[in-house]
Amino acid sequence: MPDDRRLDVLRAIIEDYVSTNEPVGSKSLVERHQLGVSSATIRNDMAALEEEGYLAQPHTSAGRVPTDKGYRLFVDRLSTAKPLTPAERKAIESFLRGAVDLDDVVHRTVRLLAQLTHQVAVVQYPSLTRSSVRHLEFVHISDTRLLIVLITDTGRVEQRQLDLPGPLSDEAVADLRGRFNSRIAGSRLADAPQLLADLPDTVPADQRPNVVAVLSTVLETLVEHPEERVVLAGTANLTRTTPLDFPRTIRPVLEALEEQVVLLRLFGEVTDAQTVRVSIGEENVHEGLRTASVVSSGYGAAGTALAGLGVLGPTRMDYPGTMGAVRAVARYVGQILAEG
Amino acid sequence: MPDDRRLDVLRAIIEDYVSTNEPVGSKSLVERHQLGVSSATIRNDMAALEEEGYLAQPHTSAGRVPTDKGYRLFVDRLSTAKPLTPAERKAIESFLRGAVDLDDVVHRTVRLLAQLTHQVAVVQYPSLTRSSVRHLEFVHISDTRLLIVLITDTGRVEQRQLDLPGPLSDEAVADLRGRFNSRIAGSRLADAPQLLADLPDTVPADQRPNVVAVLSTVLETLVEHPEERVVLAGTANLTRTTPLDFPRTIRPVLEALEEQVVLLRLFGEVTDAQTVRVSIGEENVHEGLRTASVVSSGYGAAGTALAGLGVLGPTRMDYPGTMGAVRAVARYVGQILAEG
DNA sequence: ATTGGCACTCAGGACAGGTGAGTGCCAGCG
DNA sequence: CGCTGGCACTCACCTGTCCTGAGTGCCAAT
Repeated sequence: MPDDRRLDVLRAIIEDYVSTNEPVGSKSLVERHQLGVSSATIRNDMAALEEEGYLAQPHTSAGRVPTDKGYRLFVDRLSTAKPLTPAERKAIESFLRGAVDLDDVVHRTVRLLAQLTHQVAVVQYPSLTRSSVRHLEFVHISDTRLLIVLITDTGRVEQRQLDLPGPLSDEAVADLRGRFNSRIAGSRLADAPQLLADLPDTVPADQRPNVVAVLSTVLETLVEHPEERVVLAGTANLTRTTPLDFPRTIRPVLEALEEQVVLLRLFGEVTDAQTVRVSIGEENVHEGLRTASVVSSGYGAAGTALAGLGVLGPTRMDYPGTMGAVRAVARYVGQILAEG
Repeated sequence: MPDDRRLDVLRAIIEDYVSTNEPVGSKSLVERHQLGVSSATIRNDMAALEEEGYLAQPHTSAGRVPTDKGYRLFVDRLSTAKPLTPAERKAIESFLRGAVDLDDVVHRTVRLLAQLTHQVAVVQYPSLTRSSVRHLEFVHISDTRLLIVLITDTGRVEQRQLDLPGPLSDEAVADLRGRFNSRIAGSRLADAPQLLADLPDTVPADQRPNVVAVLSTVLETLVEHPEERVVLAGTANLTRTTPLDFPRTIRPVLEALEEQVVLLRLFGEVTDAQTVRVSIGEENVHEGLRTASVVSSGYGAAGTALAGLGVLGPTRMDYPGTMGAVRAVARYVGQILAEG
């Protein structure tokens, strides 16, 4: 039984629909592809595919349109990420290599992704919890006010101000700086609590309240409630979509994109930096994104992911191309960060 | 001659148009406002106002719509910024006071503005050039690699990595930290070049290449080419506009909003933190914003502006309300920054 | 200067008919 | 048994026509 042909038909329909943005009918399909059978046969196949839920008809006398389930099958079994051309790779690399600091890397990456894919791009800053401490700095602002600056190995900088219970001399600050850094510099932020647990015991009793205060601020704001950050680019690409892509308006999508929490959840379970994940239409948890697809990947210096990046667009999307671009960008960013 | 009435008519038309989003005709105008004259009289006035360029007709048999010139007159002479209610003020203040650091202040501010005005909000980070140095920190990364961290009085943190011409000992780094900070801590970043000019002369000759390298990096990246940053919120509000507001699509507006340069130029000549400026339609330099209006203000700790903030929306906008909100938010942010 | 009256304009909604791309089904063929 | 050509059917969409109503400009009268 030519079950294979049915899959060919599905693939052909998706390809046509993605490029023309119009429901595709049996006749135009046989014209544009060498399927070797007549349109009537295709019609039977299409009816079967619709029966199984891979296709749908906007209205009776129109062509077919892929369903979320159809796209899912396509992504899983009928296509693979399309590698970029050497020229594109070269352009990506040299563009990213021009960055001067982490902010710059992240912003360049997000713009690059938006431009390559013509979709909305999202990049998460390297997660604090998964980063290591490069240096912890304490700066005196006044007798009882201290500025804490944390610098991670990825170049991320976080700072907090803190009111001390008592005055602290410059020497004590320097001493503290040494104690903290010798214990946690080079370690992962997540391990900080254990490494620092007994630190208050090692200082003179009169300094203990200050040290406890500093320690708890550090742990609380940087380890327990680390601020995750994301940046966006290419929102304007959403306006190139048609009413067919987003039923009524792009409103709910734009609204979803404004909520950090929603964006972060896109990368929620990112753990490795190798695989590209695709979430299609109804598969998205967030209600406003039920008509959109997300192609995402982790990225990081080594194989483990530091954070996520990806793009978002209508379900009618060039999946192979998008996946290829996301994969490539994730790799290069990881590389750049590893060197930086 | 009742020239006054003509202005009343203009004001009434703008108010009606802003709230209904429909061209307003002479009849509905006399129904909704106590103008004390008949619709025929109003028609004459409207014809005159159109003659002078304050009104326009979408098509012959339709009501009138304000032109950019009409809005300009309205903003300059027919209205004033509408103060917020005490309840609103209270809400603003307590919301902003909850911020933990500068990033948080800026992000809360932009979200607040978007929510208050129902428009797209833009907030610029306190400009580096107008800030003072709180502390300059040098961190050893390797023998010949140094991390420079600048912390300003507004809480902004900038960092750069630098390859040194020769090795530098820990003591030398500490020495350098002292020399730099004793000269420029507390001074404005813009004054740094003069204050640091003779610094290389004060160190031993063998250290001079390193010091020169550090100095030039500091000056070049932080003073000569300071990275200005802006954040956005409320883009989704643009989708609440009608085709009447943005002729074809909101595309050019979204595109303009993605370019940092364009956004920064919105605040280009911001110098004082008192006045609220309004730029209407064609008055905007950027082409994509010719159908939009911008309401902006400087904000800063003292009377002088550190940076700009504002909102952007269709020319059909509640100017008094928006101006009131922008003014109030600018004041509160300034206040918070002055304390922090 | 203001007003009531009047003729005029024209976008937008309602309705009708025609067109064509698309479908499902079926009988016949290899 | 799968494929195909043929055929009747459906229905979105386009086009043209007509109608309505909100709105206008102009003018003579107050």
